[in-house]
Parts: sequence; C-alpha cells; structure tokens
Amino acid sequence: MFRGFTTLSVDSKGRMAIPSRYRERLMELADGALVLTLNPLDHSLWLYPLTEWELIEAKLAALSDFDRQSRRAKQMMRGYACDCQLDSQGRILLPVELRDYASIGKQVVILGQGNKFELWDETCWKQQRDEWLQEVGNDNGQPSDTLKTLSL
Amino acid sequence: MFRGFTTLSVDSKGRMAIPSRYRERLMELADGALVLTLNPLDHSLWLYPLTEWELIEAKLAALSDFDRQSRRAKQMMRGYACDCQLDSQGRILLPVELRDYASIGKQVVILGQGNKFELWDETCWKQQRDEWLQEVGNDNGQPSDTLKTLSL
DNA sequence: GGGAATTGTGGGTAAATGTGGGTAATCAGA
DNA sequence: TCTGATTACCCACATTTACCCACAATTCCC
Repeated sequence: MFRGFTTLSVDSKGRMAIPSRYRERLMELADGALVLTLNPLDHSLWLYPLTEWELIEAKLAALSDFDRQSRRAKQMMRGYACDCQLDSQGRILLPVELRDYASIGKQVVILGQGNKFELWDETCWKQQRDEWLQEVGNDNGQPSDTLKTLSL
Repeated sequence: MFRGFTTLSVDSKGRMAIPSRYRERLMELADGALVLTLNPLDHSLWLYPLTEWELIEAKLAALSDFDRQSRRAKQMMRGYACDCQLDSQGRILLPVELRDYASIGKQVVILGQGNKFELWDETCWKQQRDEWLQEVGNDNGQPSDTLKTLSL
C-alpha cells in the first residue's frame, strides 16, 4: 500500500515525476499504467495504478443511472479519468483540465493513500491541512458517529 | 471500456473528430459503426459502438409499453437513434436535431462512460459539473444510501 | 568528506493528432 | 430531368504530444 508525502514540481509541459520509491511497485502492479481522475470530495486529484482503478470502475458501473447522485459520481469520476503512462524518466503528464480543477501550479504535493495517491497544489494543501487541524483542535467540528468509536 | 475527457470542436459542417485513442477500439468492436442518440436523463447525447447499442436496443425492447416511463424511454432513445460511421479522418457527423437537443455549439466535451460516450456542449457541461461539485462540497446534498457506503 | 550513482528537472525534435476547407458524389424535391 | 442542398472524400496546416538527450541536485557509499 502507498503512504508518505513528497513535494514535486510540474514543468512547463505539465509533467510531474513520480517519486522513485514508488516506481518499482507501479511497474509490478500494472506495468506503469496509471489512471488519474478528480477527487470529487476535495479539489484534488486521485492517481490509481490501472489494476486498482479497474476495481473502482466496477464499483461505479454498478451504480444506477436513475439515482441522480450516483449518475453524477459516475460521470465525474469516469468522465475525468485519464490514462497515464510512466515515461522513460518516470514522469506522467497531467492534462490541463485536471490541473485546472485542482488549481495545480508549479509545486505539487503527492500523498500516498493506500490503494491510490492524492495530488494537491502545494498552497491549497497547506491551507486545507491547517483548516482541518484547527477544526479538530477546536472541537467545533463534531466527529461523525463512525469516528467516535475509532481508536488510532 | 471507455473513460476520459476530451474537448473537441464541431466544424461548420457539424462534424466532430473522435479522439484517436478510441479509434482502434471502435474499429475492432464494430468496424467504426456507431449509434448516436439522446440521453433522456440529461440534455446530452450518448454514442454507442453499434455492437453495444444492439444490447441496449434489446433491453429497451423488453420494457413494457404499459409503464409510462418505460414507453417514453423507448420512444426517445430508439426514435432519435442515428447511425454514424467514422469517416476516413476519424470524424462523425452530428445530425442537426441531436445537436439542438443538447444545445451543442462549437465546443463539445466527450466523456468516456464505460460502454458508451457522453457528448455535452462545453458550456452546459461546465455548469452541470460545478453545480454537482458544489452540492457534494456543501454537505447539503445528502449522499444517497448507495453512496454512503462507497469507498473509492 | 569526496566521488559515483541515482533522481528530479528542463528542453529540442519528429511524429501524430485535431481542425479547416475545397471539390466531387449523392440525395431529395420540384 | 434539373436544381439545390447535403454528405463523403481528399489535402493542407497548426498544434500538441511522445520520445530523446542533457544537466543539476541529491543521495549513497566508500
């Protein structure tokens, strides 16, 4: 499973290097084939190895078209899913639309998140992180029922 | 299966290029034969490879004429279904009636959606997308029960 | 601490792709 | 049968993308 944090830069062509410690695993899993899509819950991107994405796609395909929320989730996640391939330098190309969606500028943060990675614009990530930390610290944000019983 | 997002332009003759990464698959599946029809759930269009459409047509044929919603779905989807063929440049011609239904102007968005593609006017799509993202972000729109248990 | 290998970054070039428009063939209506 | 409109095919251009090589920075090892 993927974990950890890296800051990377996006070059003028919109390319981003994948940290080398993940590359071997990515080659094993799907020969470097990746799927990048938007994270509809935050303004960030999700990056799956192709094999992991196929599981997600199956879950999405099972959702009904007649439930509006489900339909939108399918449209967004599948619609924006983009096939990427590690190039010979271990980089991937981030399509303009996805960069825009996540306001990705020159510096990117990549977070290992289990079966996938999460990509944030560096500035956005810092804001988000600080906001969330403050919420938790303040006890304003009531934890949801599931979290109330969670021991870490 | 199809996924991904592309912005394309419709030329003065009403033609639209199919992104090249899909063309080979489309030739394999049905020799470039496609069926374009309206999406009765949104004001957009659905584009099926002929072989996939035939499955849909069978499903539609099985729906009862005495259920009003089913009857309408049959009428609309079958009635507006239009045969298209990839031309030598990998383009298809969008009939005027369907372009009107989806308010398709100069710029079109094509979304891969599993067994089919979804075609939107670019402006309409952006509106749709932003509305939905806001709903999800605000936590107002309660996720439907299926979504509540969905881990991505 | 110094040298070598690995990793991250930048950019040039050639091929592929998307776009536009001219011209010939086809079709429908009068 | 003639005429006008629509559709299919062809060629040409501009942009984008993929592939390649090169350098800078970092890490690792002796």
